[in-house]
Amino acid sequence: MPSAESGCPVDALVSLIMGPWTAYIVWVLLQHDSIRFSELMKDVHGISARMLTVRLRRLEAAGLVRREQHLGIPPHVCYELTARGRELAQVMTPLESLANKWFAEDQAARRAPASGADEVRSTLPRLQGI
Amino acid sequence: MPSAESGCPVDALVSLIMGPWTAYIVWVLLQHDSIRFSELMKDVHGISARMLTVRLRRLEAAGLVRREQHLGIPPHVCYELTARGRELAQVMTPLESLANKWFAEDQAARRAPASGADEVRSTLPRLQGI
DNA sequence: CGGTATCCTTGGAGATACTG
DNA sequence: CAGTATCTCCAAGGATACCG
Repeated sequence: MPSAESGCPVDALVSLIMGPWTAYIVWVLLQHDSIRFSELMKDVHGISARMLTVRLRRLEAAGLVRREQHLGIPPHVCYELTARGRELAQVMTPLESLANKWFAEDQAARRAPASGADEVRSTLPRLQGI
Repeated sequence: MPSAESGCPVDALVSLIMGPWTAYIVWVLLQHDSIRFSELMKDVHGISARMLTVRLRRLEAAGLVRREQHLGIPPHVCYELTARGRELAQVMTPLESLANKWFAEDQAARRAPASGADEVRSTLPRLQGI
């Protein structure tokens, strides 16, 4: 029984919306009014075409992203955030601030390892990925 | 290459903090000043002992949870959120509000399926898990 | 260009049994 | 009581090749 079915609304939203790559994709979408698939591939560094498609389809199904097809040769497909997508971005901004704050705190703790707080010491390996 | 290593701070935080069950666990911890392992097992409905341990250890390593052992027979271990854990809760509250808002919107759209907005129509299957 | 289809692999979650 | 240890299994993601 994965957590999304367990009754916590936050968990449900997080599981559906915040899957792998998703936050990254939304973050890139935020910086463009509208962006083509191939541009997304470049900006979301390291993602595979398959994964990008899967996540975009899910975001579309969740009403966060709008897909616009301009057929022709060559085809031209672009993606943009819906109003709901931008709503999500609004709650992600505080999340980003918090991540950056904690990261800064951890960096400081790493430079002054002798200083008191055990609670901070135990958190050293945390946010290296950033 | 999972998204956490891809360079987006939000993704890194989300991946580390918001793994399966985690939001649920934090949510339960928020409602108790301090709570025992066995109580957590009951309140986080459906979780296995192993998974609960794994997630708690990770939360501990991230400095979000404090573990207090009162040895004896029987042993007594309790968990509580640290200051950092409560910080996280503060950014999760808007997230929860948003989840509830979207859920309500979707419910309304489901009751009035003929109404306009295509953007809303496409989102129907979304938050059933809640 | 913007994807699908297919195969393959892996690590993460469940179940079960055991322990200080 | 509060966990570990071990096994197993399978969905989720990567790699690759192909298609409208």
